[in-house]
Amino acid sequence: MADGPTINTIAERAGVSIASVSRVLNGLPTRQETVRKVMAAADELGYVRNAVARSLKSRRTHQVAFAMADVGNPAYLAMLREIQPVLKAAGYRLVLHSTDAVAADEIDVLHSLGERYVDGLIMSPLRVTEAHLRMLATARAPVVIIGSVPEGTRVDNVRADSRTGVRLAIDHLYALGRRRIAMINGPLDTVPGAARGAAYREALHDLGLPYDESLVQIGDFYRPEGARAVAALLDRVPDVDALMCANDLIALGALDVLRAAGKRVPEDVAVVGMDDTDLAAASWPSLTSVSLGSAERGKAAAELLLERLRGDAGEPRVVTVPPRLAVRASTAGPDYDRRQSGYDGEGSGK
Amino acid sequence: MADGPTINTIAERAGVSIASVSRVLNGLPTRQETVRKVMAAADELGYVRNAVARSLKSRRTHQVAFAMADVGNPAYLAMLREIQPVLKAAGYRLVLHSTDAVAADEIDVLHSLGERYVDGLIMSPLRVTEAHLRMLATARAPVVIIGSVPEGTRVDNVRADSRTGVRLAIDHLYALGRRRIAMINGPLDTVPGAARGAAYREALHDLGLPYDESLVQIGDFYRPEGARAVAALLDRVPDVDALMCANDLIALGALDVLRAAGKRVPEDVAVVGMDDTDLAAASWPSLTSVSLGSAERGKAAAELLLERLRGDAGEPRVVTVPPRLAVRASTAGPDYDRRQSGYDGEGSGK
DNA sequence: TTGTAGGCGTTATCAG
DNA sequence: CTGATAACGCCTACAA
Repeated sequence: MADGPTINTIAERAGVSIASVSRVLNGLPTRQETVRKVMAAADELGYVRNAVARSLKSRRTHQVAFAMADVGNPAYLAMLREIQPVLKAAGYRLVLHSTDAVAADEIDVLHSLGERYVDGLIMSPLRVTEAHLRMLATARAPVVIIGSVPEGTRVDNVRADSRTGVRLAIDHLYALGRRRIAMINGPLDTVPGAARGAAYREALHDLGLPYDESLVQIGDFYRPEGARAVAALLDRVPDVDALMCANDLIALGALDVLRAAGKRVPEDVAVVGMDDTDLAAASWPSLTSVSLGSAERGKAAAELLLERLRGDAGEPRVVTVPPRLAVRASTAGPDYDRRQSGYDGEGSGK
Repeated sequence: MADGPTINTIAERAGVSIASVSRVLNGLPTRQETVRKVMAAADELGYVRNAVARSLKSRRTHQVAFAMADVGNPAYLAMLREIQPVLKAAGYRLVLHSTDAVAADEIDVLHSLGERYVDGLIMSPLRVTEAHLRMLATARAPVVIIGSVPEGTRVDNVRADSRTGVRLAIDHLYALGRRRIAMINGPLDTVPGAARGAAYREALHDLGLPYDESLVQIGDFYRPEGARAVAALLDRVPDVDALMCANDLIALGALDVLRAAGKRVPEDVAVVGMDDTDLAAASWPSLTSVSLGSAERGKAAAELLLERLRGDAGEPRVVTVPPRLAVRASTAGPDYDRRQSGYDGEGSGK
């Protein structure tokens, strides 16, 4: 763990100036002989360029951060899988931050932007506080937010359309004849919680269904909390016939509880999740879920950020990704599953 | 996104020298009046310390990296949840790298150590190549490896005891009367794959069971690959009565396939996973799994790293965390589950 | 083509 | 207590 060699060490060893070393290392035109000597010396010494020093001078780190609210949520992983290659191809290293939806940690990440440790940031905050907005307004490097921000916030922004998403799901449940459709939501002070809650109410209204307080249960966006919320709901409203869950983790928790309670899915209770994560397709029964385009949003965010990093000034941009309903067994029944399983010889139809 | 103020800007504004500014900012003894002026100026200007410059001088970044082979595997998340707070409490910011078990990416992370962007690294490589070992030998900052490394590698190392772990599982299956116990493993050129494969063979031998090639199926450490492997095995050996899966994701894939094939778990086939992740307890039927102490390993790794960061020289240390078998329904049956379940109980209409 | 020198923003050592 | 000033390791005019 000895102190590493610097360009000075190499210069001495090779008998040239540090400027020549730097040139060779950066591939600038240099005499062959010099190149050879420098390379040889660098090799022998096991030289690794000190990126900190280089960044101080160049004002670029070639690093970009992605701050995830919940590393355990596959929706973020789907984003990550799109973001990573885009940035990598452009020569950036991606560093991840796990904020666990803690506002203070998110602010800290935003703060670290000012510290110049990364050239840009993609972040997906669950809550957007005044502090967030202040930091964003004064950010000294490009930021892209995945998720909605208040009107007028001057920041690039890739959003899902949960309103349409929820509507797709509710309409689907309605078409299946469900009339006692409950909503299992996350905290209402989060961006998605608020949006999805409002969308639920609106969708019911447009279908002429009454909005019934007792059909709404607030928990949190994790599986155990989702399970608890559903258990509470079942206690209160035993004859509920459909659950609109604010994300897939909640929906998985719902399936756990329904199974334990002896309810059949979807015969007794239909279940819809949101985000259409890998887990939705893999669950049993497979889970109908509203895709909010996690992958597309990740990709769009990475591309927006890259444009800024390339020096694009210009007005903040808002990209909205359309939702899509992935129908599976938890609403359409096991037959549906069988039809999808790869053997379907019926072929045409759609 | 204007260029940020530096201590020079502040010094001018406050009418003092940059040295004084630095002192105030670092809380060194300074006259009250000076402190006031500096703080005021810094505040007004929205000063944020340039961490790159600071690091160049101080040779510390206060950042630590954790390179995860598979962000989607909850076993790594369990480590992360332990690592994060330990490091944070010691004043380090944790940055995550997702290497997807690609050796080149892992080498790149190791390389970035030399670039001085982080003060230390925790990493959990699936494969340990010559290149890894070379980089480790010349690493210029502390590294802790989670997972086994070849004897004699001079690096701090927190390992699981998969050998004992596999034995616990096989003994358990044997005690339940299973005799045709298959092994669904990941690639044999990975550290865990090799260890678990060998341990399986050994455990069978010690029980006096024959080692049957056709009972071993190699796939990969992910759910879909696990499912495929199990499907292939079922084709070949329809009367298998137990599956020892090399991790929980494989085991979940196994449950998927067994269900689709109409096999009852555990009546027809018992299933054991490894890592005892959240998913094991949450699956249906709940999954018996060998805990390899992911959380404990994460914590130990973080603590070892901290000691090194505090300047501990001394010999490389090896910590081994003992395994533990978590018995659940996938081997012990639904009765077991009912006894354990938190969701059921009286009351909801069953 | 090569070398000298200045500067990136901080910290830290010395005199005042 | 404070202010010059010299590093930290690298890049890059500018000169030679």
